[in-house]
Amino acid sequence: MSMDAVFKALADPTRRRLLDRLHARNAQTLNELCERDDMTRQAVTKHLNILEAANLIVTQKRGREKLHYLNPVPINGIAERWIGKFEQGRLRALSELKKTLEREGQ
Amino acid sequence: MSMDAVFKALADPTRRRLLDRLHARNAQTLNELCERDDMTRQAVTKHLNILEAANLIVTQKRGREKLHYLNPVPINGIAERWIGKFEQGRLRALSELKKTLEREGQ
DNA sequence: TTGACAGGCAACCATATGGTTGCCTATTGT
DNA sequence: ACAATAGGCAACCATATGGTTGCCTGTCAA
Repeated sequence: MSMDAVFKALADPTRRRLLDRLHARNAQTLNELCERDDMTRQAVTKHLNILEAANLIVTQKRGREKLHYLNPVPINGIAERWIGKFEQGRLRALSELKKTLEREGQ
Repeated sequence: MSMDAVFKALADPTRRRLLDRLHARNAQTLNELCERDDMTRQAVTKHLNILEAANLIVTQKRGREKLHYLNPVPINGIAERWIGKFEQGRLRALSELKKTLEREGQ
């Protein structure tokens, strides 16, 4: 559950699209997730493995199919443990930045 | 201000550390940001350029020095426009996931 | 004014990454 | 039974990435 794995997983637009699709409809199979993607099934598998390693999705075997579920917990962790830290002082930092730049700009 | 650039910039732990350091103390020069890092100055420059391209930092030349400022806006944008979407249904999705897995598990 | 200091720029290098093709296994439905 | 379907695994390839070294430019201070 390393935070680095989550950030790395989120860095790729294809993987974010996969998360978006699972967010729109959960419990999709690999082949379903391949549709309307001009990639090979194997490429999608690799992305899904990375997402699973980052704990962003969870899978469940169902006969010969493999169902994929979105796991929102690590994203929540990022928002709380890392982004929140920067958001906190957002307005204060912004006005401070503006003031500083104006002052230094003279 | 592409979201992809922000995610890619955040993917590297060195760059996140740089943001952390600017968060701890704003307006640092390149050389200050190089201290206590076993990297060359040029490597740090590359990281800072990537952060600046993603609009995560803003710079200001001051004589022969270049000051770096943290810009929290894009992180806020991510939190609001992307992470929020997943956080919203967090608890609902979690319980739903648990139920589904229990049901399917039989 | 000139040496030291802060930083920029470019070439280069090793490895990581995202994709492919080819083939194998397991489950399903007729 | 067996063809079709769902997916796994491994080798391979091109490019992206993160780092280095070497050298150049601009600013400051003695």
